[in-house]
Amino acid sequence: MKEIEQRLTENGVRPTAMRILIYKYLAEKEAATSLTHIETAFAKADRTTLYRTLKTFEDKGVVHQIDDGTGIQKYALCETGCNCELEQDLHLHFHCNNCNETICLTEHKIPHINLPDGYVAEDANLVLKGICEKCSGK
Amino acid sequence: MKEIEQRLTENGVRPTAMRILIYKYLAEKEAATSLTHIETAFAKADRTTLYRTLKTFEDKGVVHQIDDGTGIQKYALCETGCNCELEQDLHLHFHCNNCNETICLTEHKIPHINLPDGYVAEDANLVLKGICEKCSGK
DNA sequence: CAAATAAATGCACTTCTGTTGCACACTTGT
DNA sequence: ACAAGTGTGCAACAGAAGTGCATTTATTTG
Repeated sequence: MKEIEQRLTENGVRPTAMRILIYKYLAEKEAATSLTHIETAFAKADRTTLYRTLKTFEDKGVVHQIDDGTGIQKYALCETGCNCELEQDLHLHFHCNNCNETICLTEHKIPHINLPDGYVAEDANLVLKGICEKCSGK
Repeated sequence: MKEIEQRLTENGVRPTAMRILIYKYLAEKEAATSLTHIETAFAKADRTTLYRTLKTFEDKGVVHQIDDGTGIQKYALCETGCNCELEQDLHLHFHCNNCNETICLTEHKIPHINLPDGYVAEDANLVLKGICEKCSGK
C-alpha cells in the first residue's frame, strides 16, 4: 500500500484514496483497461473522476494509453523507470480476438523501420491481433 | 470512368452513381479518408449512404479500414489485387502530426514478430507517427 | 411492357465514448 | 483558522458509429 503512495508521489501525483484504489486496480489486472471497465468496477465513483485520474496518471507517466484498434482508449501501468516517450521504450501490444483483452508485451520492442526520405518518425504503435495464450489453450 | 465501374463490378459491388463518385474521390486523395471528411465533400448526400457505401467497399475488398490512433476510422483504396486479410499484405501507415493526414506506405510491410508461446497472430497494425514528407519540407 | 422483387438511398433516432464547465469538498501551508 | 490550491461529483455537450424504417431506384420475371 505504502509502495503505491510512494510511486505516485515520485511521479508528482498526490496520492488520494481514490487514486490509490485505481492504481491498485490497474496493478492487479494484467490487461489494459478502459474507462468503462474501471467505471463498472468503481460504481460509486464518478466517471469524471476516473477519467481525470487516468489523464493525470498519463500526464505524469504512471500509465500509458493504448490504442488497440477497438476504438476504445485503454490504459496500462508503466513499468518502473519506463520512458514511454522514447522510441526505444515502445513495446507492442497484443489484442485477443477471443477474450477481447489487450496486454502489453513489454519484452517485445517495436522493430526499427526505414522510412522513405522526408519522413521523420517520432512515435509508433504496433498491435498484433489474434489468440492469446489463455485462449489458445496454451 | 469505365475502369471504376469495372473495378467495382469485379469486386461484386454494383456501380451506382454515388459509389462511382465516392470511389473517384478516394482515388484522387492520396491520404486515408474519414467518413466526416467524405461527408463534407459530398454535402448533398446523406451520411448513412456514405457510411454504408464505405462498409460495402470494405466488405468487398475495395477499401481497407485504417486505425491511425486518432480514434477516427479512415479508409483507403486497396491496391489492385491486394489481399488485405493475408498477413504478408499488411503494410504500415504513417500519420503526420503536423498536417494530420494518414497515408499508406504500401511498400513497407510489417516485419514479422516472434511472439511468446501460446500466442497466435492473425492480424497486425503498425502506425508510425511523425512528420511527413510534405511537412518536413522535403 | 408491367408487376414483383431486390437493392440502394435518405431521414430520424439511439448509443457509446470522450470531454468540459461549474460548484462543492477537501487538503495544505502560512 | 484562513486562503489558495487541488480533487471530486453532477450535469450537460460533442462527435462518431450504428440501426430501423420508409421511400426511391434498379433488376428480374411473367
